Amino acid sequence: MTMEAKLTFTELKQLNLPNIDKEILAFWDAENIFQKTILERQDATPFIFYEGPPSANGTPGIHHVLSRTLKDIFCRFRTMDGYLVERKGGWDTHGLPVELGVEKLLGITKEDIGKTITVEEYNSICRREVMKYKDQWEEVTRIMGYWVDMEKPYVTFENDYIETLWQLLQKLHTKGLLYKGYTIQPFSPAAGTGLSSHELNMPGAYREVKDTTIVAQFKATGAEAEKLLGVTAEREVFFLAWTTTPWTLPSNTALAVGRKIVYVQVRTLNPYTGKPVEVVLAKDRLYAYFKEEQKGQPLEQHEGWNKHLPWEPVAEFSGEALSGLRYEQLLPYAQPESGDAFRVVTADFVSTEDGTGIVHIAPSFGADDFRTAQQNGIGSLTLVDRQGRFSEDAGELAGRYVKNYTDDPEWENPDVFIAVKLKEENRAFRVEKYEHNYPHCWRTDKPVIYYPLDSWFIRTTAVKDRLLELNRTINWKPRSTGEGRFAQWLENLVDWNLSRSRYWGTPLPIWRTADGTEEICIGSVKQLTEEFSKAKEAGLNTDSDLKLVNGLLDIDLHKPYVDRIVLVSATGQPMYREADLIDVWFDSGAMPYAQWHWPFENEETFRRSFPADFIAEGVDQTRGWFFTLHVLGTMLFDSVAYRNVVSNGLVLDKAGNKMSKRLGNGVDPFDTIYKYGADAVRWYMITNAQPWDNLKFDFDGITEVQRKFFGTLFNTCSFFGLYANVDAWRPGKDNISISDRPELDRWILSLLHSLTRDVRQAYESYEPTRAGRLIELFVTEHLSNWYVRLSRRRFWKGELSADKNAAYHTLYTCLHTIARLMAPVSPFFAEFLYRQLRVQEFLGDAASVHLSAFPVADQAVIDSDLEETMQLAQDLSSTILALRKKVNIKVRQPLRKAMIPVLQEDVRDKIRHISDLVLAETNIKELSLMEDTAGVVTRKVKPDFKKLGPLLGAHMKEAATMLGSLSQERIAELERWSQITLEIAGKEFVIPADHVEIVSEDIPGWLVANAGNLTVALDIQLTPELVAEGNAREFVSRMQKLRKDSQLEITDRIVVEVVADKDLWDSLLDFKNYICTEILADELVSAVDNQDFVKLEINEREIRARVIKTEAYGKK
RNA sequence: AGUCUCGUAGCUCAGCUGGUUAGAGCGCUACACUGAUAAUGUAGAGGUCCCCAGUUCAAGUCUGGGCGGGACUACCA
Repeated sequence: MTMEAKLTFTELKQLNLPNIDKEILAFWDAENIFQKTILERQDATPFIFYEGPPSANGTPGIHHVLSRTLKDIFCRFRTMDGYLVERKGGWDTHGLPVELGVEKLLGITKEDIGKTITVEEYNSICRREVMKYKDQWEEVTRIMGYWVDMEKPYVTFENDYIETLWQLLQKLHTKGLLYKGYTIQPFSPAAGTGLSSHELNMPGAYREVKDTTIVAQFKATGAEAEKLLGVTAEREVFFLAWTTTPWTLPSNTALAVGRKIVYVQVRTLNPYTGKPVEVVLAKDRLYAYFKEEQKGQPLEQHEGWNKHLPWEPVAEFSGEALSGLRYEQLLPYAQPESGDAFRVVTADFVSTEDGTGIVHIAPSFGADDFRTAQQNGIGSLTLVDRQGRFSEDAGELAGRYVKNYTDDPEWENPDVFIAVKLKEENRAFRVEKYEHNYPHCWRTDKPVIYYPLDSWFIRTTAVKDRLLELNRTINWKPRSTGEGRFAQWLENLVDWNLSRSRYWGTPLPIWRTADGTEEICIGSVKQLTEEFSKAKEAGLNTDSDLKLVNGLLDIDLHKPYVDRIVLVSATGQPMYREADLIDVWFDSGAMPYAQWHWPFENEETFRRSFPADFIAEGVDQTRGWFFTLHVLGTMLFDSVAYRNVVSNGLVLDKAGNKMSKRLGNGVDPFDTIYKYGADAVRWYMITNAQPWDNLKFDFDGITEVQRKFFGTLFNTCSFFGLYANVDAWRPGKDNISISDRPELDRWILSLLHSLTRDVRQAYESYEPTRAGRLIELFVTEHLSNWYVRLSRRRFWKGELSADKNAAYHTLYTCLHTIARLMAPVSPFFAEFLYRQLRVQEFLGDAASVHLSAFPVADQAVIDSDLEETMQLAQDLSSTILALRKKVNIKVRQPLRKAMIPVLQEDVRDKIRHISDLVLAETNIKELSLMEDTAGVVTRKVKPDFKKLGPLLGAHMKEAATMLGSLSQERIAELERWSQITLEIAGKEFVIPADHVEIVSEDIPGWLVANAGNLTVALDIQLTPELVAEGNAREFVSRMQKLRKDSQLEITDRIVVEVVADKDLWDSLLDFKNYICTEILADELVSAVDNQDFVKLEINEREIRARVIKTEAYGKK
């Protein structure tokens, strides 16, 4: 395939989508079409797209085809619509999966790194391995027709990329948004190390243990407690909270309740001291502590009172109401340094399944606790050290191990000590042993505790409001992901933990002195060089083999190289790099800047391409890429990073299960595309389900798309080409203005322009499914099944008349427009179709559909009246065909007449317009419209509920019944006066005629069916003339088949010889002209039987005939 | 456990701001068509619109509560 246009429309044999793919790919390659779409639009308004980088560490799956199709669709659409759409590709290259892959490859574990293998070697293997499947990715990109620039992609491990990341981190550091803090992580005091969640999930990590649990009493205080709970000096009210880790109680700084949980205040006795107390707990948990029989019993120490406490309810509150109340610190050994502690807060993880429905919060020793405290501005206490001992400031507990980490036989459980102490102080409501699952360290077998560990954070909470605000300006597809999932996530934002204790990733560019008092955040290689030199002068880095090239350090910005550099602080102290790497999500979230190595290069380009107009990825990126892009855009530029975002759902297998390697139900994208063709796969994925709904991937669905949509379109196109070649018709020649074309043409063009309008609108609002389905409906239903079918004879009958020319122009326009409308979704077939239509006289057109302009609807061509009228024609035809079917009269047998009672003049008018079409389609001689139907037709009144609703209100039901059973006389009355009065429930209601519909229901004595509101009656009387004509038509049909079987060209002229009985022969003679025209016969002759004759049957009568080419006949 | 999402015919999906008779394609059955023909058309069968309650003259559609599938996040006193 070349740029040259053809002389004629290529004849099409059979649809083969994979072959079309190959042909088109070769064409695109040869002519650099992708590059041209960009080069030709250098001065156009840019439409900015960001490619979310895939990791070439894994192989591409079918779900990648979905998300990339989505990206491709909108980029192609905008390109065709005249924008400059550059698409820089990228590779995500850091992170844990790469490391795990390498470890598997080498058969090593994390422990070996630095021992059996150097970090240097390890990282160099990571660098090599991460691009392992690059070829596959490039291939899938190519064959699926995803246009993205793979020549100059950004790669996250490159020095330039990392340098930008450092620059951005430095900016955040300067703004005070990057800080060192801690997170709560599983920690093994016995081993002195943090554990990963992976290690916690190892079998055997969770074990059943028996612990002392305490329901502690937290004493409510403060003005609000006085008001709500009635607290006074004499009247003590306590919040009850349960814990399985009493050793965390000294570090308690808050209590959490559930917002929607109902709480009760109960008056009772403390079971250990016997003192009257009032306690607050969840209503659902009441009977875990109190017995119904003791309700209202006097508060005295009767027999067994401490097993069955007397109690009475005092009040009820929602968790919401309790929120904000204060309480007295339970074990006041130390005070938190910051924050407003000892308050009741709400948290969504609070349940009433066990405990009291009030959760004791020790922010240092629980991840949920920590997050809750952070969200509520509550400080923390960490009264346990890294060895698992109570710290100095834990008063009488100081120095005691919280668990028996040293295997000391003398060890006494501090939980018990605390329980006894609280009992004595009237602060324990229940103490008991409790068996539960608790995680243990897989190396030491000792209980794990959750403990705050050092980490570097980005202070995202500082810009939370702005993040939410800017998010509201982003157009999310679907909306719910943005307003729901994403906004929700932002609402509950905690600071972004950047630290990762790994090897292969972007190093944190922070150097610190040993005591942590001085630090520097490096923002460029240049700065690093300067600081390095400075330190060297100060006598550090002396044994470094680093060299300067062009005045800059020649260094790979990865571990272990950067770790070898020591810097010097202002006070002359050595500074060492903080050991952490940063979260890989920072890598990808920074791509708007780092892909251009900004601000070191490409200032212009960067400014022009930020923020993005459009991005798309799977919903699983909501908290990943979508989030990090948004955070960095907001923090660095106070701007959104993207204006429109489409998040697609998953691709599941046929049965709705997630695809996984383990189940082996994954779909190979290569096989699939090779077998079905890229477009069928793309079209199927886009039109079968909205991209944000999950897709149940079924090959039968692709086959259906191939047949139903592409097959039909292909047939239509080949039909067109066949006849256009016969008539040597060319586009652009002898154009006929639309108003001069027949009704049918104006109708399909009207639909075409409506379609153009709707499809454009769908693409503009990021609704590809809608666009695709609309195109499909148009092609299969309207264009093929109605326009082409009804126009067929216009194409093959006679010379190139004005009518025929109009038909060519119309069909050509439709196909040419369809090619462009479908191009974003199915770039290959669209190109094929477009090129198929591109013949020599039409060189004004662009060489590729992707270089052509996306169609614009012409409002003037849209005639909604005509569209409705044609709908009527379709309804009428199908009703008449249904009637024929009912009495078994085949369509080839002409019938005399159909009758339609119509009262409204405008409907009559519409029917008159299309009566020819209906008659031809249904093979009927006459369509008679009855105006005066009284007496002939039984009619019925149908209420228009929408209009009657406001008028009748509650009387609707009665009115509907009354209207439905009106007599024929009253209906006539209603017609005459244009209104009718009904008496309902003693009141009179005047119903205007336009509030109801009068429909004819039946015509007694006729064969009748209803089409919507119309009734059609069919005259099924067969006269001898009609039968004769039926015979003639049957004969034509047989002859056509015979022509075809004799392998005649469609233009060959023939002579037909027939042997038939007299009656039948007379039938044929009566219609001789008709027959000859239809079958291109010059002569129809009665002949004597001969063995060449073919035996045929016409309406159960035998006939013999043969066809001979006219020229051959003469020679005989 | 929380958040989001989906639940309509055997299967895949439409069904807008509530309007009484819920649609399409595939599949199935029957028939027709035969110069687009390894196409095509027509008809038929097939539904508790996941369940319960509420709002309303009227609910597949709105509200509340469940149930089930999926995703994400979190692992708990």
